[in-house]
Amino acid sequence: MRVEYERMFASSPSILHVDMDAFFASVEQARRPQLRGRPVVVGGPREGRSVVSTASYEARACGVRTAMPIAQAERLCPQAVFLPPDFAAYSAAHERLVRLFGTFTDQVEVVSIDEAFLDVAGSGRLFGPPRAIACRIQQAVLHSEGITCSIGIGPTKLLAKLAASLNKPAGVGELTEADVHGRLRELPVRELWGIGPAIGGRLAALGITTVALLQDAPLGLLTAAFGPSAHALRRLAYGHSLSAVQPRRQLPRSVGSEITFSHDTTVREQLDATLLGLADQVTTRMRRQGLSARTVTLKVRFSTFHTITRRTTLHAATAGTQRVHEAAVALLDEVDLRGRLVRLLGISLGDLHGKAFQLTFDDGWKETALCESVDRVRDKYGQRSIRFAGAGLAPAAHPAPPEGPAAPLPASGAMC
DNA sequence: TCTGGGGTCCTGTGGCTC
DNA sequence: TCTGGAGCCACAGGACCC
Repeated sequence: MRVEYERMFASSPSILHVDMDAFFASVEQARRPQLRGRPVVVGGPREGRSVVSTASYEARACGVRTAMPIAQAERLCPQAVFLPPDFAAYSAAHERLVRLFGTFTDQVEVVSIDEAFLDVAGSGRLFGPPRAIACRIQQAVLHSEGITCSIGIGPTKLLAKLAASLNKPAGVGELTEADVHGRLRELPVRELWGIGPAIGGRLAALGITTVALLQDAPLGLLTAAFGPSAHALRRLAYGHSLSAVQPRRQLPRSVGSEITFSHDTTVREQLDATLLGLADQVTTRMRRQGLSARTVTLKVRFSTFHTITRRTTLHAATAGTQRVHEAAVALLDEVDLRGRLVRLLGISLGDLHGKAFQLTFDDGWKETALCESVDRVRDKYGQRSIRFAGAGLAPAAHPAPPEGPAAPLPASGAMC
């Protein structure tokens, strides 16, 4: 078995994983020098149900962690500076960083707003070996953005990512093929990318808590517990990633928006108004990206935290607010809400297409065009200059961002 | 005690067609 | 005409990531 997995490695480590350190908090500290060296927590408002998006390393020293309720973070670190997220600033920094990475190699796979894989196999002549390239990237990031990053080097994406996480913050580290039978074995299985609380718990129930135990576990035992996924687990244990570095794809898979109510509700009018606000929000983003969608997914989370999704496929792709809202309302009609408090509502649009597809095949293009006119008015006079009657998000954990949906108005049913 | 928001990917199931 | 299997697709939901 071991030989089988060893064959999967490339000849030499040429994959870099660049991971920005506490990205949101670092951006805030970079643009506000007075915050440098101080604990910074980026998250929702201090009242309500918000959680921590990112904590600076100074705040982490107090025990503050990502996804922790803000109230709890405040108790742990009352001296911290609490800031609302500024996604526009983070996105702008992200775009600049991606351009910077592109000066080292054209093989850049953006994983998220603060991470990317780079395959530098073809960059050696210009920039030197991978470790030298990693150091140059670190310096360039620090020089251009004033923030630090950690970089892992490996023969696979998984090993590169692990190497980065083992060398945070601001480090450069490498995991080689030899480490698969050495250092990697000592790590908890939960360190592996793709093993979260659920699978980690199931592995622990089998007595498998380390990578070594996962490597050595009888395949029959894993297959009995995980079915066909056993092979994928085994590959993870040997540091193998399923894919090579894949440069950025043209279209996202889905675009969505969701909101948690500040108080759970059963009021149908409030739910419908929230759906309209969400539909407005998500279709506005679609139109700005020149996209249209064919599937609409409604997400409902109840007060028990039980979450369901309902999906429908539209006759034709659209970026029109009214169509998406109607589809979402129809999906909500199918949900048995009797005696159940709703905590969260979300709308996600999938099966995305570019504008050309929409204009050619979508018989709802007129509505989309009308909505684009609304977008132009908003661009010129501000987001709240024109609104969907009846649209609005009920009081929620996070207030709508400046470019978000309009405040509630008396419902009239009229839309663009 | 309290668990956001925006995503991606995978699996299982059921309906439909050939 | 009936039946079973294969393949495809839509859908629901789980799990994971940052």
